[in-house]
Amino acid sequence: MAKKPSLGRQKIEIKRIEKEDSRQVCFSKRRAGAFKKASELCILCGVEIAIIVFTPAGKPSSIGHPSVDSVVNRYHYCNTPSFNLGSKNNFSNGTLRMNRLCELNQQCSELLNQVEAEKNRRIVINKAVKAGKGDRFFWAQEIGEFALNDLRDLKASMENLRAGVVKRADEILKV
Amino acid sequence: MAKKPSLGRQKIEIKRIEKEDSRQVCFSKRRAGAFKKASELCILCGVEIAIIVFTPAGKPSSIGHPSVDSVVNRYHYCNTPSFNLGSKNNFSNGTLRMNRLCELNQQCSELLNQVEAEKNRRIVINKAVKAGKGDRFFWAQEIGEFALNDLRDLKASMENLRAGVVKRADEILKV
DNA sequence: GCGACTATCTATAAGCA
DNA sequence: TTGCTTATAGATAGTCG
Repeated sequence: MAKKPSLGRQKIEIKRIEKEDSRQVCFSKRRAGAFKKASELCILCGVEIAIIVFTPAGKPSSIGHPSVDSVVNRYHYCNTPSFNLGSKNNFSNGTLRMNRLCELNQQCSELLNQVEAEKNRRIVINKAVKAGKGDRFFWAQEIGEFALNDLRDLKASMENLRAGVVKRADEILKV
Repeated sequence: MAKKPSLGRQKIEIKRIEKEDSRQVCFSKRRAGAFKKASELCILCGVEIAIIVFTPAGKPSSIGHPSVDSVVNRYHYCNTPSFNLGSKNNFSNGTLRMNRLCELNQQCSELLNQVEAEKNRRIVINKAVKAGKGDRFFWAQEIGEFALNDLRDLKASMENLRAGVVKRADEILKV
C-alpha cells in the first residue's frame, strides 16, 4: 500500500534546538539560506551587505559584497563623525567607544520607532475592541495579561538600561 | 463579473530592479526578512551573528547578537594572527569600558526581542478580536489602555535614554 | 557533514489603504 | 514607510542514502 515517504516540513517553535545533531543540521541549512537571501538582496537592490556568523563549533563564517571587510569598514566609517577622520591613526580608544555609543543610539532609535508603532497598533486594537462586541474570550484575556506583564518587564528593563548608560557615561567622563 | 483581487506572489528574476520605488520597497521587505532569518538562526542554533547592510540611500542598517561590534571584533580576532595578543595589557581601561558597553548592547538586543514578542502577541490578539464578534469586552479594553499607558512611559524612558547617550557621546567627542 | 526528496510552512510580489 | 490581502514562489524539517 501507499507509504508516507515524508510528512514534509513541520512547523517548529523558534527556540534553541536542544538536540545537538539537529541544531548543527539546521544551522547549515539556514546559514545557506541566509547567505542566499543576502546575495539576492544585494543583486536585486544593488546594495552592499555583509553577514558574519559563528558556527556552533565557534568557527567564523562570512559573506559580503563587495567584501566583508569593505562593508565593515564602511560601517565603521559611517558611524564615525567626520571630524575624527583626520586623526585616523588615533583610532585606538575614542573611536571604538564612539562606534559603540553610536550603535547603541541607533538601536535605541529603532526601539523607539517600534514602540511608537506598537502604540499606534494598540490604539487601533482598542478601537476595535470597543467597536466589537466579543464574548467567550477567556483565552484572549489570558493573552492580554501576558502582554501586560511583558510590558512591565520591558519597562523595568528599559529603566535598568538607562541607569546603566548614565552610570557608564559618568565613568567615562571621569577619565 | 469576477475581479482579480491579486495575482499573488509573482516569480521574479534575480537581477537589479530598475524601478526605483519597487527597489526601495523590495529592499525594506527583504531586509526585514533577512534580519528575521538572522534572529531565528541565532535563537535556534545559539550562535552569534551580525548583518550589516546599506540602504539604497546609503544609510547603514545592522543587526547583531550579542551586538554587531562584538561579532565583528570576534571575527577580526579570529582572523588576526596571535601576535597581537601580547599588547593585551594596553587595553586596561578600554576593555572594561567595552565590556560594559557590550552589556548594554546586549540589553538592547534583548529589549528588541521583547518588543518583537509583544508585536507577535498583538497580532494574536488582533486576530482574536477579528475572529470573535461578541460584546462586553470592557476588561479587555482596560487592559489595552493600561498597556497603552505603559507604552507611553516606555517611550519616554527610551527618549531619555537616547538623549543621554547622544549627550554623552557629544561630550566624549569634545575631549 | 552533504545531497536528495516530499510535504508543508514561510516569505513575499503586486496592488491598495 | 508600514500594514493588509491574495496567491504563489521559495525555504526547510524530517528522513534516507
